[in-house]
Amino acid sequence: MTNLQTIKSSRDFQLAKKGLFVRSQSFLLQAYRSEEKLIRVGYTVSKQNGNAIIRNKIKRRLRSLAREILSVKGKLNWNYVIIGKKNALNEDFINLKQEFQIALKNIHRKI
RNA sequence: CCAGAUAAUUGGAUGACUGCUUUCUAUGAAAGAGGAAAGUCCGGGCUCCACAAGACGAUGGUGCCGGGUAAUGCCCGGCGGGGGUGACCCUAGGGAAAGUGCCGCAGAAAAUAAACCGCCCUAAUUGAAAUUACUAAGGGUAAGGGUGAAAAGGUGAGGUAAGAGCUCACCGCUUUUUUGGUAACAAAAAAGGCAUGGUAAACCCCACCAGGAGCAAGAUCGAAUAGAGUUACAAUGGCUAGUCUUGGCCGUAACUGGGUUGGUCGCAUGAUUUGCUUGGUAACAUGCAAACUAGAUGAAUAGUCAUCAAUUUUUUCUUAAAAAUUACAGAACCCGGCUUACAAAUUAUCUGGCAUU
RNA sequence: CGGGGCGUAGCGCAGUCUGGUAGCGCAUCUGGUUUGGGACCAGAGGGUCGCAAGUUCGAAUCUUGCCGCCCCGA
Repeated sequence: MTNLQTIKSSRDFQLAKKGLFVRSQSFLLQAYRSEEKLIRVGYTVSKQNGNAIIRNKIKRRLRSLAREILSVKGKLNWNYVIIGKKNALNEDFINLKQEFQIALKNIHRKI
């Protein structure tokens, strides 16, 4: 948990576009390697999902997901970007956890 | 009880575990989204524009009267007009006798008013039933017909050849005077004898208001480096954030390519909030007391669970059980308004109807 | 934060300034032409003029407020 940081610059988001990619029901996961010994996470929720409140809520649920799972199972030197979809708003939190763990496994395998 | 009108309020509650942002007396404690935070439609504060002075028109806005306010296109009170059985609601509401434009179709005519059908008179001709009928000409007429959103006062009576504000009564209008009111305006009286069609959310006229840009304003610290090239004008040039004049300042302007896009302040004590007093019909203002109540920047205010509350649906003989839902919506410099969105609930006052006493 | 534009038939656009009849091209349908198809010719259908209120006798057009989309600047 101490290593978890957020991605802020738009350059890093552009890098993630060219990196690895996994699709899931309630979110999309992008990832790429960097040289720093940190786990970094970025969140993206586009305007098509709804107004500011819905977007905020999706982002918060994703953030709590990352806090619980990514701090334990994430790998050092990796940067992740989570793109929220509409499902993330109403899906049960337990199902979200399972989805995220599967997605993580898949993206780690891809190397 | 039913149906409404107006004003105002609330915007699920409690707890546990795990987390986020800020502050502090720092192994802990405290605080942490709204009535609209929204739309960005107005008005201010604040900051800059090398803070210069004056004049000018342009452009935009506002538009009954009085008051409130830092200010407003906002609010309060009143007046006029319109709607509703009523409580009450709506209202961009100056000027059309300064000028210009427009009023399709229809209709005789759409604005210096006007004669299509009709009505009436005159003289002539024909016929003849002779206080009448027909035809054409000249004149009178605005009552009737028809068109239109709108036809130059309306209704009734008198009057007349037929008619007409031609005359009279009532209503409307215009002008003058008086009374009430701070005023918009209202009421009354007298006179005129109908003049001024509508449209200014058409141009326009009149009165009043507005310098421009915005916290990515702006200030400061640090890092990085570099400032370079081309063209034009060269003190007869350019800038001075609408234009002009005076004054002031300066090499200036355009293009090409390159670098930086970090931190801090601005930034939370304010036209502040709550309670009371006094003045005022009210908006609001004065005074006193108490309180400090978000400050993020890929952007905090959450995730999960439990109990309760409300509503809906299903099952059920009532009790009850299960499931679902709990609106609109997220601060970004700060205030005052406006507009728009909103599940459900509550309170007060008033109106109409029905029933009972 | 500031500025600008657009919304009209299935699609692309006129008409809005200067109020009165909603039109053009492609597409669709019908008929003709051809052995048949295309092209061509003739005709027809299809519109809450983004939504709501106001001004006016009358609004796609004027005014105000909303909704959606797009673009530009800092």
